[in-house]
Amino acid sequence: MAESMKGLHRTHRCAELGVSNVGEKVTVMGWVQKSRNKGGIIFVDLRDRSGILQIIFEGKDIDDDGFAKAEKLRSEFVIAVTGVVESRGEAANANMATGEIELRADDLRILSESDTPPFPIEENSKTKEEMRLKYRYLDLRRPDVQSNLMLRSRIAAITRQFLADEGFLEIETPILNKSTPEGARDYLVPSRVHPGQFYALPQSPQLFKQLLMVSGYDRYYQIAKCFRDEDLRADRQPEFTQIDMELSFVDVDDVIDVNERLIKKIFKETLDLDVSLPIQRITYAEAMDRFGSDKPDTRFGMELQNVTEIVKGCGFGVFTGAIENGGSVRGINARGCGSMPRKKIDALVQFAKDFGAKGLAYIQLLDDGNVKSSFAKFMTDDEMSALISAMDGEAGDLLLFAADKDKVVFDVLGNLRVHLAEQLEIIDKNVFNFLWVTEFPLFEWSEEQDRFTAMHHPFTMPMEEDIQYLDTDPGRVRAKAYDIVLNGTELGGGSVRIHQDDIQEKMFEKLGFTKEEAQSQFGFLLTAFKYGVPPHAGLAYGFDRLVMLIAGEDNIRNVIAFPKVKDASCLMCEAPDTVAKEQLDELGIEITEEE
RNA sequence: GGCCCAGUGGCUCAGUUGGUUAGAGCGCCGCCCUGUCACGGCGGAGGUCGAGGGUUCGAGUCCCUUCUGGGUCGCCA
Repeated sequence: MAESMKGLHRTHRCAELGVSNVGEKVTVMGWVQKSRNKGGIIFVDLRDRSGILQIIFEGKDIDDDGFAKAEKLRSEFVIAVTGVVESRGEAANANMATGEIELRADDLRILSESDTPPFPIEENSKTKEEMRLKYRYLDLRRPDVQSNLMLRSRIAAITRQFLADEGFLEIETPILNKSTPEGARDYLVPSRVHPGQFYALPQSPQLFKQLLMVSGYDRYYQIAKCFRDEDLRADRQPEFTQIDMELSFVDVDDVIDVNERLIKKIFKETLDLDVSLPIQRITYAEAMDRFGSDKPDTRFGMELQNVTEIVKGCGFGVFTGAIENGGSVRGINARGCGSMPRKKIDALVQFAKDFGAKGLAYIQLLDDGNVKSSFAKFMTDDEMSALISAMDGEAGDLLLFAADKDKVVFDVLGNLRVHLAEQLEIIDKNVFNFLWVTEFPLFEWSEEQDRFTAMHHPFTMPMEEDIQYLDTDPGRVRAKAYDIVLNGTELGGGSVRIHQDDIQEKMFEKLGFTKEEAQSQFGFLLTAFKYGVPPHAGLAYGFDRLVMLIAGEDNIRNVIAFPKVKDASCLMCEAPDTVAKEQLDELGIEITEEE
């Protein structure tokens, strides 16, 4: 039986009350966290988004009808309570934010009853995620999820405030767009008016924000929903949110400057963390060389060493073979792991193979000075000691080597380095290391497609000094592209865009687009660029990842109100789903039964 | 698409080399209790062990298939 709240007005949220309110008559409303019935006295913990307040029901304060209702209260009933705030005195509870006070009820209304919830609504839930996501509206009542979403809201508010103060305009861009073949798979939406034709949901507002620059808006931002039809990960959802921005009349340093100040503000106001500026910058080439990754975690060392020169004349065919094929031999030194058991080393070898290595060579420098190695028999003693000394190997260390094409070596050792650091627990979780990675390659060779593809996107500006190589050696052209990295996670990325039509045409040519293809896919942009384009550049953050890192969560589902699961479905609403035949007919879509 | 992990009352888990009637904590229901806050006391209900098949005298346990969720590789300009 649900009662009306006619005539009632909530005066406070539960945890907004404190000792300064003692003696005041107040009305609070919320969910019953817990009821403790002692017989003639009933304690109820009342919860809303602010926290928990203890209500006390006693026969002398409330009429019989009210007391009888209080006896009926169960978890998650929604109630309104009016009463006087009193000090708990001796009975204070130091473990509660509102533990000094309680509300002595003189009126109770049950606004809504509740079935017993399928899992407890409490902090630090051990309930399996499958259950939590099926009843996400209940999971969202839990204080830790609520604080994540409140944090998310705060970060968005800080961002809006900062960017508005910096002269950015918030402008929305369309969700129903034209499909572009480059990049991730698009989510498609069929058109009723144009049977057989489809809109695509945006993977990012890229083209529109560039057009806004053409239109003279100068500084744009948007907290934008984006969609990519690719497989999920702990930090990847099919729909996600970007803080997206674009600026006119700027170069790399201008974009970096405003974003460093944005980051500083966000981390100061959320974690009270002082990010010292300027944030360190390293080039892509250096990041790969030292860390084997374009998003290095710099909270620990274990940097890669290039030992190609040391081993190039040695007798170990795996090393010399890789070098002869244009590859390299590099290693990392896992300090203090020299006596790692064989089983664990084998697991590391397997880990390396998962990233494309054919194997992983190792040298164990035992504590007693002896050396165990998978390849010592192919090497002379001098070669071994030269190698160990190049790796700065000392007794007790484990040296791990990969030999292959550079791409594989970096991939294997870069991932192995992080894997080992996690395994050895040498990462300080309280440290926030920011890093700009700059000068990304413009192109990336795709074995699959047997052509160059854009590493960032086709509108990325080459570095002026490398433009000369566009025709002769596209692989060496660096781009005015940059990523902001935090603790080994790519927080965001961007670039200076091409604003000269001749360079843009050259870019499409190198990417294997014919003039006609470029025109049919990006014609509106190319035409727009004929009418006066300001030099412009931009950046986009993965907003969910940013919130995740600030919240200290290890997956983005915990900072998204209604996330999808691994197969991109929603456990709560059961999307996607089949639709009525009439709907399909209207769209001119025919579903044929699968074999 | 590949690999790895998990699935046992409402929730979280235990369950030995395959062996009697599958257990615990919390929750839930009933009664009692005027200072509890992990309230307490007494009593009670609740399970086709994710599903299907197989091996066996006998399967929660072993094998095969499959479903669900998670992690990851591929993929993600």
